[in-house]
Amino acid sequence: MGETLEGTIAFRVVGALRDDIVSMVLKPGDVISESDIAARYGVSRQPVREAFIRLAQQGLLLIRPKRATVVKKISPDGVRQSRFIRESIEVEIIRRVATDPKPETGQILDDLIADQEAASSANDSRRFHKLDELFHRTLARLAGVEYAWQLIDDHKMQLDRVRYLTLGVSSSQRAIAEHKQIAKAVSKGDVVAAEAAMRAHLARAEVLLSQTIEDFPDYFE
Amino acid sequence: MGETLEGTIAFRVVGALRDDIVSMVLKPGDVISESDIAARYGVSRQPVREAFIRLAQQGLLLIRPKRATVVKKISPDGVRQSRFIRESIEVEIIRRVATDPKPETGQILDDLIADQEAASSANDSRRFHKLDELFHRTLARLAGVEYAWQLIDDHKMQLDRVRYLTLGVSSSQRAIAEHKQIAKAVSKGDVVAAEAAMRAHLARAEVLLSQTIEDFPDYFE
DNA sequence: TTCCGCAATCTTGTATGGTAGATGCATTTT
DNA sequence: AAAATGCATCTACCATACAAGATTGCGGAA
Repeated sequence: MGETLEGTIAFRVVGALRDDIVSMVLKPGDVISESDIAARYGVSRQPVREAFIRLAQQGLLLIRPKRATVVKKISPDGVRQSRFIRESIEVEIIRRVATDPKPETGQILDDLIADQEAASSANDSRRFHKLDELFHRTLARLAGVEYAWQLIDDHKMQLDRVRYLTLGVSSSQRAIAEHKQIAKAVSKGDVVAAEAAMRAHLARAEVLLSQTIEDFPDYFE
Repeated sequence: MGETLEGTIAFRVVGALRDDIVSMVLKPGDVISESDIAARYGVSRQPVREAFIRLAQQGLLLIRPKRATVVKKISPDGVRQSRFIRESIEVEIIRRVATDPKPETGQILDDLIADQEAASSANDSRRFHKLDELFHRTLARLAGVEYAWQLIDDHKMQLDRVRYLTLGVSSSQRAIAEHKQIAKAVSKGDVVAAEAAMRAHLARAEVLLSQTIEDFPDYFE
């Protein structure tokens, strides 16, 4: 439901900063100031300030009143709750989709999985990641709650920062197998199996957090 | 996770505008401008502008680039999806709380329900509403996901605008009875019953939307 | 050496002026 | 009369200037 204005300088700054933060170019704890960013992008402080406000509301920046603005450190508890929110919504989505599967649902999901296998074979991890996200977003669309996915996407930024620190470890083969399980259960209309498969799929990445905290203690609070 | 700065003018304006919007003092479709609000509150346009940005991101305002800013009309589909999000999260919360109920859980909930009965007897609908909200927030706290409730709270603003249009129709007696059912199932650790009770509780207000759209067509898109 | 205080220098918050775009109405043209 | 056009007047966006709190580091005193 959040609206922004494309084409404005502030909008461009928001996108650039968010990319830098999620991709760890700007690291948790880094101190930035409106003046710095304004100079870096060759704009005035005003649009930068508005970008800061938006990013702070998304939990990526922490504006400290008369001191400075810092890239927010990753909160382990926040990550845990973001996962909770994601699991809550995705489980409900998969229930709805599996409860009343439309005829074309199975084919749509199978096509996406086929694309993922192609990307995996080509070792195109960027494309694979995009398709993985599309798989989940498609489920939301099939459930008629595409906005709910947008909500998950906002929270996924937190999770993506952690994932970026552990890149390479995710097994695309395993993810594909799990997607197949989910699609199969959905096609059969087996709600219980679909829910279980989705929970297992989402739970797989869980174990990495504590190890990541040990490896990068400065990035966590 | 969204942070704001207390004590600033912009923060005050955000609160004042949000209250006016949720309580329908500012009606969906109303056109407001930075200058108007700035003059009304005796401040400059700058903090008003920042308030507009925050409220737009929360889905209450629609900023139209070089035209004007309007109080966003209520989107029936948005209301539906907000309900979906709320139900997803609250159901997952009640599952967790019921799965492993702490000894003090039952007493905490019973106390809250007792307060609600007192407020109901005193016909203090404002206090009743606050306690109703506290009941749900407490469940989130007991599940260890208080931030998730904050998320629901943001979306509840959309639902509250609808509720404001239909005020008086909600039966506090019935809400209390449903809260009792939920608390009882949680205390017994009956996950299935707790989930069913929560879904029934949340579904109760559903029927009102279509009637409200007919009564106030100008407020919906 | 250690501690205290002050001032220079950061930061964000606020105010104001100027700019470009969109709208609506009056005027002109066909 | 109807359609097109130009202009007055709105709007949000951006740039700049000023204000006030917070930090830092230096210098002097104990």
